[in-house]
Amino acid sequence: MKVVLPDNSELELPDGASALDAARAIGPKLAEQAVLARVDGRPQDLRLPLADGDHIQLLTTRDTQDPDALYVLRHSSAHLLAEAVRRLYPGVKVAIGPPIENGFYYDFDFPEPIREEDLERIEAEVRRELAEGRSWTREEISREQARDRFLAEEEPYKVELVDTAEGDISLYTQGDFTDLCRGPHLQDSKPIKAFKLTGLAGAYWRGDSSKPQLTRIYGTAFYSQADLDAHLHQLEEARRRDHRRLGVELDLFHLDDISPGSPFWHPKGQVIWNELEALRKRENAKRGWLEVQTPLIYDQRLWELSGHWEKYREHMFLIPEPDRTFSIKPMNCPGHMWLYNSRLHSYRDLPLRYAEAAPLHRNELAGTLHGLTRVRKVTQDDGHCFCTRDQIEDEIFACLDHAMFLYDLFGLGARFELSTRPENRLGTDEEWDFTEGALKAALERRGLAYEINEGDGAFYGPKIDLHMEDALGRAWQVGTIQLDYGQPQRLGCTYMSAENTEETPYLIHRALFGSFERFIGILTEHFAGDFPFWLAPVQVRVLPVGESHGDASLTLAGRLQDAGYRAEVGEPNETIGKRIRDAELEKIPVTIVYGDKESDESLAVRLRGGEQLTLGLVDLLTKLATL
RNA sequence: GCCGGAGUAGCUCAGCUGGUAGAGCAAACGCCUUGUAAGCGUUAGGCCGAGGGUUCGAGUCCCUCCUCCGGCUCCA
Repeated sequence: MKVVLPDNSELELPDGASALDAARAIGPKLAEQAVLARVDGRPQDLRLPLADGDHIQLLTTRDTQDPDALYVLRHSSAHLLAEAVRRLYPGVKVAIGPPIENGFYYDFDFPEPIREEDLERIEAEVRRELAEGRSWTREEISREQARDRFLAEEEPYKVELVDTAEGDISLYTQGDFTDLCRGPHLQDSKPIKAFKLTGLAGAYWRGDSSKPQLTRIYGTAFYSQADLDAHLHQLEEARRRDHRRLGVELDLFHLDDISPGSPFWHPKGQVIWNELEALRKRENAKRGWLEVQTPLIYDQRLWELSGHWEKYREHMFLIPEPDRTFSIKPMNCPGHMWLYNSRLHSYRDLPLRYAEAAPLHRNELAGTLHGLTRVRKVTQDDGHCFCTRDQIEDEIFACLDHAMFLYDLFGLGARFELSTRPENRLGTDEEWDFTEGALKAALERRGLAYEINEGDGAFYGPKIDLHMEDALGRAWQVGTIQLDYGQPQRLGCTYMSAENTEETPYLIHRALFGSFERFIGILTEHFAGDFPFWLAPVQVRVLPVGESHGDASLTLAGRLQDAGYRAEVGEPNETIGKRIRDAELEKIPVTIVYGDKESDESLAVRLRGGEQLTLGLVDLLTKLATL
């Protein structure tokens, strides 16, 4: 048989030859360094037989940054971890251990809980394995054999995996550890040049909170120590950008025991909030969204009608009164529909777009709160568009366009996910075909790539989620665009059609920042606190060299304020060096030192980062306008 | 909510096997009047997360709760 190499040359091999055989045919060095094959673009274990005509590529220990090469390295590292843990902790049950984005984990069921300190011991054991060297062998056996084998080893999780596995069962063995595993794996442990355990956490078996909780050990591995160092450095950088840290350092906000999950916004943080709010209003006005204001608390009856009472009550803050129970709103939609229903509507009114950035309260589980990115007081840049079936695609398109305008403004990259019909749903298949089709068409018309989350839509309609990643590489949902026919029906929203029939409008729920809280958190990390000039809480600080320069400095700051900038004068009670340093640490974009040498004709301007300019006042104003 | 870890001054942290609570930065005050990333001195600052227990004595040991951190689940 023949296989095709990356340079399109053909290699003649005996039938049933593996990628490793192919490597040997090319050269012994390659065979030694090979870690993984890519066959027709898909990663495949070196030991598996190739088929005639396969396009193969051999990844080696030199492909240190290739995601597939790292995956196989880390997958094998996870098996080494499991081997070490089984040796050190007799009676432990092993669950699963896959590679992940920046490393790997392995889930165990320990007879006794272990602690962070134990990681050192485990890591040492893995190092011992690495020093000894391990090689992996692969075997394929029947399901029954696999079942018997793991039953004999008293590995109930493996037995369960065998029972639910599809296709043939493959096993990988290294040292005295055999794992049920699809692979692929390394030939041996030599390529693992850096190994580190990074953390310990609880995780439910199969991600299901009703199943037993296992202990997950996280780790990472690289093809070189330098790569591990670079990775650790990146983690350090992420910590430096952490919005929870920067929020306190830059005096933007703080969180307090007295109201968990609800930030206190300090004056400087509120400046950023206000700028985003102004942006929100400006763009909404341009795009035909009408600002409204609806109540914060509603009678239980409304939530019963909307379905929240049934589906969402555990997340709602209730206010029991003697004669009736109120709830603080966790979402704006019911209020907006109630507003819509306050009068009769004609098809001529549609699309009708209501916008409101009201504070919402959601009683999130205590363990899920996280800085600004997961809070209990949520302020969405919310909008609800009532429209006809024919208007859906254009309206979704407009929302996507609006979202991209905002994200581009900040240089943020977004990822789009289309969630389609779930198992439990309202509406006919024809209906879902149509609405999913409309969302797809809008995404494609706007030229946006998207992934599809099959079955992840809400029970009342499909949705498009917009994700961004924070400095630690965690993906956060920011915006969401959801199509809804069920709630308008439940609340009895109607309009009169051109044919004089009563129809139910479709409702598009839409938030583009997502929430101000989370969005500001992400922006803080994205910019590492160096907010763009228009968002900077203090834009210009004038530093008088001595007390005699105070009046001139005040005059200058006043002129800048008149021109619309947030300018202030610093106290002259420290050395200039110290005050420059403070301004840098506060990340103020423009600092002006004002002393004997300065005048309206000649100002000593320092930009954030250290660049210095000498500008007259007129040129300074021109310059500020470009920042 | 679940698993693991942690809560000491505004911030970052020290405080061993129980014996009257400490540093740096920040702050206030004073001196210096400063020229592009830290001038000098003085002072003040703590119910050691909350409640209970063990003990002659608890920041330190035990229990419960709260909050925070890393995850799981959930989610904007």
